[in-house]
Amino acid sequence: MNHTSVRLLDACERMLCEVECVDDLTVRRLAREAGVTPSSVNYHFGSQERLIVATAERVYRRLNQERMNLLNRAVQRRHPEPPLIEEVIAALVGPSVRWSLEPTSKYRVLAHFNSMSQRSRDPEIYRAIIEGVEHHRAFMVYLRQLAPWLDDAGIGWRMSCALGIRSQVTRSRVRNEVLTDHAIDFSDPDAVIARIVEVVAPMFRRLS
Amino acid sequence: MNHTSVRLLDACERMLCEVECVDDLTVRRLAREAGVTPSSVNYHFGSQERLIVATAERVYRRLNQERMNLLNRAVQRRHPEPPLIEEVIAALVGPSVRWSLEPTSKYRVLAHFNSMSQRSRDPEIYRAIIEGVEHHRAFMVYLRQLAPWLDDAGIGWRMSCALGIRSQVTRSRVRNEVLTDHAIDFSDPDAVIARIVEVVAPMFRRLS
DNA sequence: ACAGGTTTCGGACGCCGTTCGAATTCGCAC
DNA sequence: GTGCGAATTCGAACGGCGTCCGAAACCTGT
Repeated sequence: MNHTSVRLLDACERMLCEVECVDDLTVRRLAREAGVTPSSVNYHFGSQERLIVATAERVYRRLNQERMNLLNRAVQRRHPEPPLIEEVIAALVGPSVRWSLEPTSKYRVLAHFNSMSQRSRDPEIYRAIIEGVEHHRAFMVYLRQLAPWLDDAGIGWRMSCALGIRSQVTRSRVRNEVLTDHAIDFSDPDAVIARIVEVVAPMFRRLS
Repeated sequence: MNHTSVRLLDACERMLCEVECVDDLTVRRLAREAGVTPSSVNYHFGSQERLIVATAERVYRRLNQERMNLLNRAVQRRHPEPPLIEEVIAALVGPSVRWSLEPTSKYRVLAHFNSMSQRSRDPEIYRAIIEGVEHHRAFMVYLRQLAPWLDDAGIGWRMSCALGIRSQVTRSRVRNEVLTDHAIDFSDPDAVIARIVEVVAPMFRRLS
C-alpha cells in the first residue's frame, strides 16, 4: 500500500466525518487536504467513488470487529449455556447505535457511504459491502440455538427486521423524536438499545 | 399553477421513474423532456433540488391517501369494534411495499427523494416532508385503542419500528434475500406484508 | 394602442470528475 | 555510481453540471 494511497484514505475518512453533505467532498479539496494532486485519486483508486468505498470498507471492518467482540463476550459469559437473547441482539445493533451517537466516532463515514450507495450510477462498486453478510452468519448460529422453533428464513428475516429498526434509529432520529413526542431520549445509546431489544427479543420467542 | 410548472413537475416525475441514478436527472435533460429552457427550473422552483422535492410531495400525497383509505376500510369493517391490529399494520406499511414492487408505480420518485434527502447541502428543504407525521397520528388513535397498556411513547416507538422494517424491505431487497437464503420471496407483496405483520403485531400484545 | 409586470430565453460563470501526455521519482542490474 | 525501464506525480485540458442575469417576448388591464 502506497504512501499516497494511505494519505488519501486518511484524508477521505477525516473529511467524510467533517462534511455535512457528501457533495462537499470534492476531489480537489480532498487532494489539497492530503497534500497531493487531484489526479492521484484516479491513479490509485480509479475514481473518487471507489476511494470513498475503500474508506468505508476500512471503517466497516472496525465496526464489525466490535460487533463480533460483543457477541463473543456474550457467548463466553454464559458458556456452556446458550447466550442471553438480549445480549445477542445488543451485540448486533449496539455498535451502530453507539457509534452513530458518538460525535468523535467514524460513523459519519458509513452514513455517507450508505446514502451514496443508493444513488450511484454504478451499484456494482457497492455490492461486495452491501451484500456482505458473512459476519451476520455468526449471529445466526446462536439465534438458531435460542429459537429452534424458527426455520432459517425466519431467523434471517428477524435479523433483517432488527437491522431495519437499527437503521431507522441511526438515520431518522428527528423523525423518531417527533413520532414519540420526544418522550424517548434518542441521544442516549443505552436507552435506545434497550428499546430495540424490548421489541426485537419477543420476535424470537415461541408463539403461545 | 403555471403551464410550465406542471410540465416540469410531470417531466420530473416521469424521469425520476426512468432514471437509474438521480444524478442522471440533469436540469438540461429535464428541460428538454419538458420542452422548456433550463433556467425555467430556477425561475419556477428556485433550484433543481426544490423541483424534485415538489415532485416527491405530490407522489407522497397519493401514497398517504392510499394508506388512509386502507385504514378507514379496516376501521369500518369492524365498527363499532376496534379494527384488527393486523389490518392496521398492513394499512401502515402495505402501500409502500406494494408500490415498491410495482414496476409501473411512482415509487421510484420516493426512493430517489429519500436518498437525496440524506445527502443534501440544505436539509431544510426536506424537513417538512421528512418530519411530516400528521397522517401517522390517525394510526396512533387506533393503536392506542388496541394496546391501552402502552403509553404514547411506546406506541410511537413501535410505529417507528414498523416503518424501519418497511424501509429495510423497500430499500435493501437483495440484502434481505441473501440474509434469508432466498427462502422468502421478497417480490411477492402479500407475502412480505404478511411477514411484517407477523413480527410487528406481537409488539402491541400485552406482555404475559 | 400601450405600459408594466410576468415569463422565457440564451449565453456566461465557476465548479465538478476525469483524462492524458509530459515530467519526475524510484528500484535495481551492471 | 550509473543508466534505464517502470511506477508515480503533475498540470493542463475537456465536457458537463447547476445557477445567474440581462434582454427579449408575452401577456393583461386600461
